[in-house]
Amino acid sequence: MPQTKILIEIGARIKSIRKDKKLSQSDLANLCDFEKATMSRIESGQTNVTIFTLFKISNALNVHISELFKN
Amino acid sequence: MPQTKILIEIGARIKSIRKDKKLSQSDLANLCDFEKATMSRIESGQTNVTIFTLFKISNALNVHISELFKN
DNA sequence: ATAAAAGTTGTTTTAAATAACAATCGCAGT
DNA sequence: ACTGCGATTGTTATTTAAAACAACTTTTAT
Repeated sequence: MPQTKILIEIGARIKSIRKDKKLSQSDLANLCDFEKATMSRIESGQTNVTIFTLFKISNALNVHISELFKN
Repeated sequence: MPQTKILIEIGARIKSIRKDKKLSQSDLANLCDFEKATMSRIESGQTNVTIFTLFKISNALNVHISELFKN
């Protein structure tokens, strides 16, 4: 999986919202019920996440999933 | 993969936009460079699509990817 | 009614997402 | 220096998305 623009952007967006809510990657990963390692890879655009995973993240962050696609 | 609400909603949204643009599933699948069978499964919420796939679809439909998450 | 187009479903293969756990790096702050 | 926390990276196993092709059903139009 090559790092591509959109994945990097979404990762950055997640990170930004997470920081706003004063959560660590571990915190967010726990809320989503997966490993902090997975969250790290997502935020750095290393994985081509599925909708399901994004949905879990947006729920944990209390934002609508479409928020993850804005810059 | 269980059919879940969000996947069904996204599928319906894709279908709706596709229809507006007078495209068949085959047309859209060709634009996205994958099988019409895949498009059928996506529109019916049978697969937990990745961002990449959604991105290809939104490009083919000439809409921003966040459009696919609105109802 | 029949032919063509559109959509659905089945199967197999391959690539990659996700899970789980560990080890390491970077940088506070003490 | 050391300790702890946040983040990153590596590995292995399992699951599943995606690709490719075929067969079938449904719809549409003639």
